[in-house]
Amino acid sequence: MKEHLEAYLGDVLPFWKKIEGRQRELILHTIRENKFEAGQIMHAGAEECAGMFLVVSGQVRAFIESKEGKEITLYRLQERDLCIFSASCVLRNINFEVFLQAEKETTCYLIPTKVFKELSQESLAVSNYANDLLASRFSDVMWMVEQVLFVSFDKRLAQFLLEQAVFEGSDEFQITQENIARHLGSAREVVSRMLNYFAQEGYVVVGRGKISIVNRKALEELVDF
Amino acid sequence: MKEHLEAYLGDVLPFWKKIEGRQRELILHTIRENKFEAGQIMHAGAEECAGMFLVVSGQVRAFIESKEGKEITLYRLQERDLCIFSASCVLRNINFEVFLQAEKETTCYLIPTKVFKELSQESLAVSNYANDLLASRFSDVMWMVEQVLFVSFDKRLAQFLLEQAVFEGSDEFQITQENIARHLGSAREVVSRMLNYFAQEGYVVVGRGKISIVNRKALEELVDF
DNA sequence: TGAAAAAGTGTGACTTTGTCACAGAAAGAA
DNA sequence: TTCTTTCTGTGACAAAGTCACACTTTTTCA
Repeated sequence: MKEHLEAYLGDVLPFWKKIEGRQRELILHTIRENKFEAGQIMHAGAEECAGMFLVVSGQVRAFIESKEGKEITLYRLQERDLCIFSASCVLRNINFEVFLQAEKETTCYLIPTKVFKELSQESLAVSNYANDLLASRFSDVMWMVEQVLFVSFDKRLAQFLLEQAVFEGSDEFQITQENIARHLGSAREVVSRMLNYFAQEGYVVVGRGKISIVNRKALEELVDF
Repeated sequence: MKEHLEAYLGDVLPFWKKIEGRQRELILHTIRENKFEAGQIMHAGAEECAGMFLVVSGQVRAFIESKEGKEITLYRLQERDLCIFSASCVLRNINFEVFLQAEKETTCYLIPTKVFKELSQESLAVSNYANDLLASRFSDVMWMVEQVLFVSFDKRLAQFLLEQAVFEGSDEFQITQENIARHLGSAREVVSRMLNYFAQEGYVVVGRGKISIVNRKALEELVDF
């Protein structure tokens, strides 16, 4: 069991071979498995950070929220992804609130904040990797910013539907219009109207809580143009 | 002269005392002074990175640009600030284009990309500091994102005018409505209309290429509410 | 110096997107 | 079944961005 875990971490954490034996032991002894149901909030911005989540299986979205409850998805995490923001107390200078929500049933390993903090202050390899992670999420967020600021809503919705089909592994999937709006930082009514337009044009078929893409090519062209 | 530079760097770079003598020498020998006029583009996203700018005096804005030429300011840098993105080639995983523009006449020191890259891979202190810098800019950008997504335009404009007054050191300052729009990611016409509304309410007096805040309190209340 | 060009601003009409209020349909619970 | 909750549709309106064009002030330079 422990050998199995060690092999997995060695595979997933690029710094594994570059840290000392006692540091590896520290991780192995303090890491904990966590399971979350679909929809469950894993980390809410304000609360003290749980630590560093490593997604073993499932899917997670990171999002921000306004006072009025409006949301927008920053990026999504999958197998083998690490979430640096659940450990944001490790980083000085971070003063914004990120929320994490399991989108499907999700299993994570959790490295305690304290352990990760120590490691990144002791090990150059870990610090460099934290840098890479941070830069990678920064890139994700900048992509989202560019979408929101510079791309019209029809393109963004088409893009989202295509992406969702990839995540779900099928061109027909379950999702409510309310949830689509939450991802895109828009309003349900706006999603409703645009989906009905897409349906009218024969791009999709909409049902209660589900969507089927029936003209993938048209959606792709809409995105590209 | 060199002693002067060394003292300055020791004061400004938190990792200075934690790196080796030969590393300090490397920086001292490769660092170059650069001057930019107001309005000059210091770094354009696409081009190869110049290196790491350290702002000695003046003011710099970091912004992104759409294909159509629409801009929005991500954050602004002042004396003693370091710009990690002009050295973005140091970071893997960064694939978005940041532009840097001198807002006033600006003097910088430039640490070559190669030197900074080497240091951050050799020195834990430098790597940790790069982390802090990245997290700090990430925070700045998230603040901007929250403003754009969750705050109405009148509040954002009021906020910008108050901030600008601080930067300029006076409640009367020179700026075109076109430039305000560029900062806020909006359109000149929208700025024009809102400024005229502010003027009508007695918050500001607008002239060609200049603005005077005459009711600071009203603007502050608008922002806070 | 005077005419042309460039830079900055104002405005109305229109489009897109978000908000609000409400209605109705589908699914689930008792 | 009946009641409740969840999900979606729609019209009226508000906020912000786009487009076209006009007008003024400043700068350029012949």
